[in-house]
Amino acid sequence: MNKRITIKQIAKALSVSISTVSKALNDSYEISDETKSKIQEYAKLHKYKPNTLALSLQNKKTKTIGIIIPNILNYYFARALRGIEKVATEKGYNIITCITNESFKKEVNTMEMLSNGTIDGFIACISVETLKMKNFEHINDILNEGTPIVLYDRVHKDINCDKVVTDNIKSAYKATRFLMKSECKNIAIISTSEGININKFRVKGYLKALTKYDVVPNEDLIIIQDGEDGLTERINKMLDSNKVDGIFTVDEISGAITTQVLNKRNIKIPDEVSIVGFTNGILSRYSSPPLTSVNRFAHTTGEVAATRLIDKLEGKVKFDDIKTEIIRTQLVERESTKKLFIKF
Amino acid sequence: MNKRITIKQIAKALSVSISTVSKALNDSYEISDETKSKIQEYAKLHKYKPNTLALSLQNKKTKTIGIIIPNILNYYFARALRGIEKVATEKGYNIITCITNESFKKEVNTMEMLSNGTIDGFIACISVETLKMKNFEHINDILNEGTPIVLYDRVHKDINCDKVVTDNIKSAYKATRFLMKSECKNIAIISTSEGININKFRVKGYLKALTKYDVVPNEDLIIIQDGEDGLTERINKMLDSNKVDGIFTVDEISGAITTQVLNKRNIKIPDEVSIVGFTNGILSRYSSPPLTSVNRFAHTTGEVAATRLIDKLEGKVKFDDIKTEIIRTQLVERESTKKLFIKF
DNA sequence: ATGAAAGCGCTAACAG
DNA sequence: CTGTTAGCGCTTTCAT
Repeated sequence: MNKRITIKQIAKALSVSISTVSKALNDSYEISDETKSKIQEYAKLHKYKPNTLALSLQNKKTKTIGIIIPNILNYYFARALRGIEKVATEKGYNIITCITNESFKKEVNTMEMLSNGTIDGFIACISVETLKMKNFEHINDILNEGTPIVLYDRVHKDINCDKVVTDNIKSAYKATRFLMKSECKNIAIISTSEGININKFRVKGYLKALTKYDVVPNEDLIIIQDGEDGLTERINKMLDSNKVDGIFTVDEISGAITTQVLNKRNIKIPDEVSIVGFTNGILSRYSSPPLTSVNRFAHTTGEVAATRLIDKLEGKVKFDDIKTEIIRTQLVERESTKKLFIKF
Repeated sequence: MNKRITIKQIAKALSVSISTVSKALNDSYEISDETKSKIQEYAKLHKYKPNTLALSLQNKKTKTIGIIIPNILNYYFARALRGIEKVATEKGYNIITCITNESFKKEVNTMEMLSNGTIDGFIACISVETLKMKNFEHINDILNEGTPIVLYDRVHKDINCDKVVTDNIKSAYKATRFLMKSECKNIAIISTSEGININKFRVKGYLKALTKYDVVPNEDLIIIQDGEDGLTERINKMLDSNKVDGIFTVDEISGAITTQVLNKRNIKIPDEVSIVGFTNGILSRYSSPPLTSVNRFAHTTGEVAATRLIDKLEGKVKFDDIKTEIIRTQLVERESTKKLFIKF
């Protein structure tokens, strides 16, 4: 077992001083070519690698950023992570990813843990529990210490920092309008995970579209619940006693479940009922039929967040310069809605 | 902005020595209750938190483990990560997750980077590229330095370390046999991502089952290709010119695409064609119809890997004590196969 | 009970 | 050109 070698050992082995070794390895002009190459060769031979910890302790910079993800099984977050990861790597930053599983306690613990020298800044998405409790002290504390944070997707006005979000109201509005334009008269909306304001915004957008086109919202067509348990039954029940020819689902899982229900009932999609989903992921792409869906550009969200954070870390943007960036969405037409010939 | 406070500053503020503060904060018996509480109160008031870096540098232990994931969009890996994360958290370890995007270079870079003091050990899944190149020097180097690694899912015999794997041959064998028992006579197999040995093993299991039951493999029913491009066409073509009543797909995406093709052709699943998938994830669960699938217990895989690594880090298991753990699979029956009345 | 000093691995200012 | 020294934040002997 060849334990990792240190600068000190190299110095001893070659009978030079520690600082000479340090300088030689950093290719300093102060060191003679001869000693330099002697040291560098020895280092290479023994696979010397500098200790990251010691470096970070010295520079007060770790070149790593902490990523807080509520739920990695969520395809949107996984894609956002990729975007973050891409930019971080490009700019020479490491990322340390933590999953909170939507738990407040876990979120507080990990963020406190990491903000003690381990990371230079955070890219975080607040957990549902935190959002419900409206307790953001841990975040504000970290901000106060001068550690920059960029919040993405789920945000709150009580936190004053950079944010990267989706325009939920507008996107939901456009999705609903699309259903109306494709001649749906009775449009239902389905939303799991109540309690997060982004879902409320999506319902708002739906209602706004209806109102705008003089359709009176029908309460029986609005299914909002926490979690997916029993969703199948509720959809079936709704379908049993209501005329429905369009369904807007506020998240991917709802979309998939809705599709399953319709298929099971042998209802033709989109001939009899159209579906528009939200957050275009694998489920939308690979369902039968593939779902028309509001694409959220998760990857871009991640990229923008990472770019912003790194700019701040590197002083390109001042700490107090706070900005909220809105990432546009785009409706991806697939086979769960009727083809529209008039674009609008 | 309240910059983070250090032990030194506390010492100065209270006119005591640095070591007194250190001891007081660690609740040492050497310090009088009076000074202790004085210091502790001051620390709390100023939200003192020890610098993790300095601690790690001192102890030569970071209490964090590096996780290498080839592709986070893969549901299996995401679930495994959860399992790892759970155990790590329970045992007081942090994880730092890195995504290689199936790239050899990225894998080498991140692993070298992290193994310089940042992490105590790795839980890694080798990238496809690395596997194809069969270059495992970076892994063996790290192992050589005394840093423990647990490999999961994708492994190779040239690497001598702890491993946690699926029994691919046996699982594929059982899946194929299941199709035969449900009266399928012409069973096709579909596999994307050629080149990884685990997929080869799955094909092997399929062939083994056929042979065992005296079915001569039909080359026209074996679709193996790299990536999913054009898969739809190949499946259609196969269906055009062959009688097929059962399909075993070696991964989730293939399963989803196959389902789409059959649905599109209005082929009744499972009445006309049965499907069994591999790696039971959201796609299998939420497709129409839901797919019978070989469930891989990704979460368990992660848990086992993490437990093993931590045991090693904490000296409960010797470094040279190498073990390969095989995680069983389980066929989950859903609606893409006919109900079997005789269990076997 | 408290403090001085060395050291973890490294860099950097300053001397020589 | 090379070496000495101090210091990053903390722990841990060893004195006092």
